[in-house]
Amino acid sequence: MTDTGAPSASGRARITIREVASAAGVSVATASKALNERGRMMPETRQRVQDAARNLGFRPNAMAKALVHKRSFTLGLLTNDTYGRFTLPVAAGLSAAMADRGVSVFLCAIDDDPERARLNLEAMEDKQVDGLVMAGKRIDRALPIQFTALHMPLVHVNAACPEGGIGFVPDDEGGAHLATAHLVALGRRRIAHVTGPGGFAAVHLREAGWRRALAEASLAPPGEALLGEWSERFGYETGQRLFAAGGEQPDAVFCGNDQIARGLIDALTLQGLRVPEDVAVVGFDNWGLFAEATRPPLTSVDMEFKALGREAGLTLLDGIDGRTVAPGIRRRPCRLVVRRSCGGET
Amino acid sequence: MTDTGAPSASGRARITIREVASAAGVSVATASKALNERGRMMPETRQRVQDAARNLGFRPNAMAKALVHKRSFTLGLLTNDTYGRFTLPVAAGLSAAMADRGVSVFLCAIDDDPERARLNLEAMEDKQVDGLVMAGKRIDRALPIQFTALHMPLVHVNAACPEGGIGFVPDDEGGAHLATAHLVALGRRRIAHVTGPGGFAAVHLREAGWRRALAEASLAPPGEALLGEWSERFGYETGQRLFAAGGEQPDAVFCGNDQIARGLIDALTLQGLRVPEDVAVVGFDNWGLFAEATRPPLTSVDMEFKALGREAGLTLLDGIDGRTVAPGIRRRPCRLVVRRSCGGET
DNA sequence: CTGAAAGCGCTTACAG
DNA sequence: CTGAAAGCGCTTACAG
Repeated sequence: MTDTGAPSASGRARITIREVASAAGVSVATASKALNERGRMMPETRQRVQDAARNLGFRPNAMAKALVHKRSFTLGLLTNDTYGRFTLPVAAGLSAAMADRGVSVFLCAIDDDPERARLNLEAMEDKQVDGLVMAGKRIDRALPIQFTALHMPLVHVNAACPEGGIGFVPDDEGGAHLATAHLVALGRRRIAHVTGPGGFAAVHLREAGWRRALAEASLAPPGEALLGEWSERFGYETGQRLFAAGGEQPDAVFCGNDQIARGLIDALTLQGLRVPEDVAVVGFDNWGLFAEATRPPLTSVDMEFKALGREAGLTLLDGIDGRTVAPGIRRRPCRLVVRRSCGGET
Repeated sequence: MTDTGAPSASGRARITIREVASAAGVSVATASKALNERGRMMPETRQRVQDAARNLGFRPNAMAKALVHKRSFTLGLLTNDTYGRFTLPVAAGLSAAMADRGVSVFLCAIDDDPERARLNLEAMEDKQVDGLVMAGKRIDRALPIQFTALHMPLVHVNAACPEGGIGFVPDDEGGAHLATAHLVALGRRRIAHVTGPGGFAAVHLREAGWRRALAEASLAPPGEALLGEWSERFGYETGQRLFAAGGEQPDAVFCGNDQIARGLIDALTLQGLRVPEDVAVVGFDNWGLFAEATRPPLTSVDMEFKALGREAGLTLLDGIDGRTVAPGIRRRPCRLVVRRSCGGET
């Protein structure tokens, strides 16, 4: 341990291919070929070089490689989701899939600030990233970015995607259908829908999925979808209202997100209604924090953001490698995570 | 313009300094100096080069620069906090502060998996990052990483820090003191403490801060700190127990996190106690999701992770630039965010 | 089979 | 003041 302490790093400079070559008694060119399994050469020589590299702990300088290959094996992830609710799983899936392929991911947090977006975009261009993924908070809003003459492949995740672009979004309609059909299969007949504001495309897609599942079972919706906001408070208040009056009450509620579901369950509980016996409840998001904290634990639709991030990355690699990638939006299936709030399970 | 069309990106290759030089009618060397404000030269020449660069939209290739400077202007962020509760603000603060200085941050998500950690660490070395920040979930656990012969500066954030290392953590004791002293100042006299499991160092630090604030006000704790878990459920059950019996009840509760606080408030409300009139409640984390969803909204201690990320980055830059950085753990102040649950505010 | 040369895009002494 | 040369660490035709 030579610990110089002082400047930048500790210890001596990194091993270069030149040192490996001289240790193996070959030229740098030969060393390069040996290490990259390129061209033909005496197996013995190749082995000697590889041994030398291993002994010296040689790691090739990725920047030098990048310079000659014009390929940096890096990607940029731009996101305006500072909360991380959506982006974090996207980033995790992306980063994990890319790590296995030697690709590293730059994280650029742009809080809806166009100036910051521009700054980060320039940094990504300067750093010569091979591609970019733009991850957003909702499928009907683009990130605040000018894509004038972007010199690299690009994919959008959970965000609006410009004409001719490539996008990955969760299949909200399908997810809602999944949830509703599950309630139907459990014998529920009056399935209400309580959800977020009408300004969100996702709200209408989820409502459509709910309607389709009911229609397929020849059930009528017990009233219109109840649009409001994405909050516990709205779920709570709607729960109170919905079950206050006498008459025919819903025997299930499909909620547009987990927070609404949680508020609704609280309201039901306070009114002496039992979940799931009297009313089955399903949420959307599968946000562990909520889904597992409700009593009973909440059945919910998972949007599979991790898979979305992973697929976005792989698609980007396809584009980077020159394979043809069809433009358009890919809607990826959601997954229903069954817990106790919908009944029919332990 | 030989536009092969096929590989990697769309459109023509990027402008290089060579093209700028020839456009300005100077050598590449002169162009370089002109663009970097280096050496002396006729202002007229410098201007001509800079104009040419601007007109052509020249952006220097960061990898080429990195190669000669042995400085990549990149950092790696390794984290095992897949949930993102802690790491996300750290990442945001880090990334923002670094972006302003032309430094980009690689995100490496290692789910407590040593193999994945090693993989990412090697990628960071290959990519020649200038430094590394290790961000964790708790101050008393290190990330699953072997730091054998790491060739670069390193700082730890919200994680255990090895002997001689540099660490940034929130001042849990101080934060707890802040919260408790605030309750004291509002006239509360019987301030209980409900918190997480004893296995966490943070639990003991927060308890110590609570005790110190009480002692400073010559108040006795109304019983021992109540250790349990970091969950709403625990807060709820403890709230029931604590206020079920008659006798002298607390007039305030300082909770070890926001989830506990939320559960506790739910229990109090159900028992007909008013928050803050009967019992003032303060949480810890300032997790918007909870702090703003409780009724009333929750006063809470913010650990200022964004600032932590920022400072960690700046410190790393100091080390990279060869400035001396003292080893040791820096405890950074928390901030009390006052909402309605503690009373004394609108 | 192996190595010398040229080059990726940029910078930095060093001559002129 | 300006430019030719050498070099950062690696790879890739091209000779030998």
